Amino acid sequence: MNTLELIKKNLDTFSKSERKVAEAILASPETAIHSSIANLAKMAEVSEPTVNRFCRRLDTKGFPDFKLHLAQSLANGTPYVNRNVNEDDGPEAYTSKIFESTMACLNTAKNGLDTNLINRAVDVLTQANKISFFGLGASSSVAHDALNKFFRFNIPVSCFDDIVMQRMSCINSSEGDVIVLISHTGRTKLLVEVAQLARENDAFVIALTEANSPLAEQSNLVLSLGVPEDTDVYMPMSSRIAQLVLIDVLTTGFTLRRGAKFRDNLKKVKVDIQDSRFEKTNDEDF
Amino acid sequence: MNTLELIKKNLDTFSKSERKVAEAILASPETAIHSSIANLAKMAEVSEPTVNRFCRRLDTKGFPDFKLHLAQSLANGTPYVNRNVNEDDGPEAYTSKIFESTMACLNTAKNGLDTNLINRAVDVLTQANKISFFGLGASSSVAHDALNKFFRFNIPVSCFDDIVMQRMSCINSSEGDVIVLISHTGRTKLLVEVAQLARENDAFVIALTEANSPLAEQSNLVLSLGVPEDTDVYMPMSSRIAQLVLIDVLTTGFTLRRGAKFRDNLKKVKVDIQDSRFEKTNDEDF
DNA sequence: TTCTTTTATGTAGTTTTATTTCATTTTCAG
DNA sequence: CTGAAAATGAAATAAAACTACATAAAAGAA
Repeated sequence: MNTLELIKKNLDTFSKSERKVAEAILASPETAIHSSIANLAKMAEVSEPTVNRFCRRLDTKGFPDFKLHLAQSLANGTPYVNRNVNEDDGPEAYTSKIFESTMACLNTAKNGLDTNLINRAVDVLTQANKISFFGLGASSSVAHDALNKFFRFNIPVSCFDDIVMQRMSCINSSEGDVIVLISHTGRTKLLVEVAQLARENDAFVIALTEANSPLAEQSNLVLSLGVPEDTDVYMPMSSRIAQLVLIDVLTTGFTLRRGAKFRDNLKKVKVDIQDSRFEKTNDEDF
Repeated sequence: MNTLELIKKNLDTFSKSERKVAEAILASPETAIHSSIANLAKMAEVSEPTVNRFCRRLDTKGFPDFKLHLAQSLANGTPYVNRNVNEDDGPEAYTSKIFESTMACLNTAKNGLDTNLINRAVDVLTQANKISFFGLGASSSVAHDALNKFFRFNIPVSCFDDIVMQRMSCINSSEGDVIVLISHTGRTKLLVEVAQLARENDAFVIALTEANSPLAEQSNLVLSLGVPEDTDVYMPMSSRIAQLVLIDVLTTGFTLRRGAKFRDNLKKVKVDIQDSRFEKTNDEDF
């Protein structure tokens, strides 16, 4: 956990002198990491061993080790000990908080991913006759994004955010078809039914969803992000960002698997797009 | 700049022994920050003063200071000095790289944002009679995402990824209407024309795009992300993630601005959604 | 090449910094 | 109060980092 938060949280478990140290650090963490133990002791008006004991109480090896931890937690850009947005946050505050919590969320997602499963998903996708991406509501923009990416591979790919179209598409599917279902919770009834329908028609179902959810149980392969519930009360945020990055990962895996010759095709698409642009550009929106 | 990258970049400016130090650090940065200067010297098979000189060459005060810098750059999540995906990366490698570069990109975006402009954008949005989100190609999923969020506010909001619909919508717009245009490069000709059309019809144009681009020049307010060009050769990735987070920021600003009573409405929408779910859920996909 | 100059590197000693030990003070239950 | 336990700091010790200087290697000039 973030060292700065940890100190703040444990303020009342410290002894009198140790609290002085804690307060000196909280007052100016940047100074703390650039001070020697003697210096910090003087600032906190305690003795050096007290500072040392303080460091150990926080599960570090000693003062230098503590400084390292503290430096990392400062770098991690969490000046906001509480990352949730408050009623009275200004633009500066809520902007930082949202960016930071999104980054934290991606980090969690990264650590929670099973790369073996990703590899298998890439296997399945590269061998598919047809790929479909389905999502409902907020997840539909993730599905669209996936469509936009896989579309460039010049393989049969589709995307529906209409439940009826999704069902029809499933009914028409057959072995060799891959259906990617996107749902943060994995509990949307309609989408679980789509998964069942797809499997009844021999399609392979990959789910980007929560592990152990009803949708996960109906799927052949589950890529779960292990992302904590969205902290924001009102709508899904970070979790969907993580899904999008996962799509990027799958796309990249797909590209790599297909090899060099295949990648030339992508460049052609890109060059063509540039004609619709104003001068100077290597990038694209399409 | 990131210390790890800095080391890699300056590899050839170092002397022979100093390069040994650099390589020892790059080989295992985590070990490096937990070693004493003597230890690291041994690992790199050089003398202690050489390590010290190496540190100073990187503009640090000495070894402990260098460790601090290194620790911070590790915390920032960049074990992969080279963040670009290679031909021969395995799933483990490319997954990490993509997540990490996305996080790095968000960090850059965060630092480059002008919160005053965000605040103004929120102003404009809260006072709008009608809000439209337009994007083409890959940016259209960002627009959809925005629609999905603002839709909950129970205000007139629309989203088109069809250029004809976009133009028609602009022609029908009038003062008090806000049109949000999304384009990473800001150089897509058709979208620049849409911006012109919108302004001719007295709409207020907010652009999520690159500063100083043709689109930026045609807009009333530009939110530029200052995100580096996408490193991936084939398609836009991180930049669009940053745009999505920016949408989250605008949504949050909007919610906060509207005040507490307004937020009750959001909860109602959420509770209603839950009926379409399998038990246990506080989250949502819709 | 060979000698000179410059630069790079390491050894050993010095200084700074951190840690341990132990004596003193404080706290608090009985 | 009193005495055990905990907290604190002074001083000594140990560890780490740095400096000065000597030597070795490399580069350049004759």
